[in-house]
Amino acid sequence: MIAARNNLRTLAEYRQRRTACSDCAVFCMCFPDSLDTETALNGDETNLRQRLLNKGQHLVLDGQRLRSLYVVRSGSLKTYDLSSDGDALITGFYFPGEVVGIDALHSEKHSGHVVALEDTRYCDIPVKTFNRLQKKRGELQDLTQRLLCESILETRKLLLTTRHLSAQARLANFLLDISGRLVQEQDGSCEFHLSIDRHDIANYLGLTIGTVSRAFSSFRNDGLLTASGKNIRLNDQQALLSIATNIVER
Amino acid sequence: MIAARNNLRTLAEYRQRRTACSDCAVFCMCFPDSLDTETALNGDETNLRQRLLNKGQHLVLDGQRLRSLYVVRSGSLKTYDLSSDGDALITGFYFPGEVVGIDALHSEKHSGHVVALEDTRYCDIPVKTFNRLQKKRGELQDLTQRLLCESILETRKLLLTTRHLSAQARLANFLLDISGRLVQEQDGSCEFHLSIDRHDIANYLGLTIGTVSRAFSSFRNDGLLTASGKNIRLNDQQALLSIATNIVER
DNA sequence: CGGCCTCTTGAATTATCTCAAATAATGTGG
DNA sequence: CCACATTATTTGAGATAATTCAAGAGGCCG
Repeated sequence: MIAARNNLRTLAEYRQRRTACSDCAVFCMCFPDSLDTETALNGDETNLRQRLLNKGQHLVLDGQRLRSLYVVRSGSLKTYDLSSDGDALITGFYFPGEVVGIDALHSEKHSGHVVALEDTRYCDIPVKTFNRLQKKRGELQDLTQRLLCESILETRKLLLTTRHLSAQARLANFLLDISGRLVQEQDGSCEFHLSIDRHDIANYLGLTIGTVSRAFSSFRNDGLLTASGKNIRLNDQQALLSIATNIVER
Repeated sequence: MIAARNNLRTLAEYRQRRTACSDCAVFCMCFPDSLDTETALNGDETNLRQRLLNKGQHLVLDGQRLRSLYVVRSGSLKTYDLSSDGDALITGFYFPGEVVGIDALHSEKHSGHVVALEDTRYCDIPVKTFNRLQKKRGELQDLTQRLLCESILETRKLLLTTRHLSAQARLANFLLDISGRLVQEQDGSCEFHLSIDRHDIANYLGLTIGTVSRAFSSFRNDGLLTASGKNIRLNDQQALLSIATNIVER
């Protein structure tokens, strides 16, 4: 049996699992020869095909041919497009356990640049291997389809929120989303290191850096969070959630 | 050979083809027994499994189990979610040739309501048939993957524009998008019937009805389009395009 | 023809932006 | 490890785009 299929039912679920290969969404790819045996698990944690990317280095350039899928092991990435004016438009972030490139599976071309926000380790899964195994194993095809479907729903949700939410609501959504992806246990308060700077948050949310900073200050004044630079602690996720879902009817 | 695979390379391409079953993206589904013969083409235009939906009737309710995929033949649909406050949030529109439900293939549950904007004909493709054939035929799996990948890219593009564009730019994008999906020949000017009312346009673009109306008036004053109610003629698509891509750096 | 609904337009209000300055954090070379 | 340079963030005040609310115009249907 394939670990990924058994252990993980939702994106959120596998995001909370990290370091162990056996918990990786595409575990079966890294152990292609052990697919039918239990011995695969013995290879766990061996960091096959693992690579390092320094802060600021690009993993992928826009339009580049899809050679491999990438799974973040530690650190973080951002994806962005360049507008006709040369401005960066950030399309998303990747954290440990998340897969870069599935949306390029059909066109076999990456859309958008991918760059490291900090020193980042990742696994490299040749797309040839992936496709070869996809043909052989229906379970993997299910997995791909799931990742694609869930990616659509996620993007659509983000779209909804950015279109209809105020600056504070957007930031609240953003913080809850990121914290959910970075922090394992979700109890009352949570603390994490935010590798994304204010400028990128603003870009991602369709706001300006000033507005983002003001929203942070407002949350801070209300005691909802503690934010000194990149260290964030959410003190009252419940309150943030109620701000986050306060949709403006239009 | 499967028609869909041979005839259609991109979403935009199959959108421009409509009425003929042989040009449908999922043609092979409607002729499951004829897959391997040329006789399938003889069944063309026979409107197998075709249904009618009156204006205002729902095709799908949120959370409903995925029984069938639907392909619009004529008319139009909109999809929307309900916020916690009960406000509608429009997530998209479907026009002839477009497929409803692929994003629900994995979860087997529809996300969001789907309702007819006008009297609409559609084809009903039982998901069981679809899945059965997907197992048998690799080409269909490719097709599904393509539709999913392209849906991701489309949603992401929409996300980019709504986040960073002014009201006028959003409307220009919207009009060019819709016209591209509704009108076959794309030369200079084009004319079409817009089944979407101002309120829904505003909701979709994250604006208010007043702002949308003002943007229409502005375009009208500049001679870019002629819009009397639901009849739209784009007189200067080039100018609209330059407005549409005028991204605000943030 | 009148009533109803959609769309347009106007005037005042508000959220967010722009621009600029002050402060805090980070990195660098000695 | 410090002093400095650089960059990131916060904050303020005025400008602006979009909103709200309300009234008027246009179309559609019984």
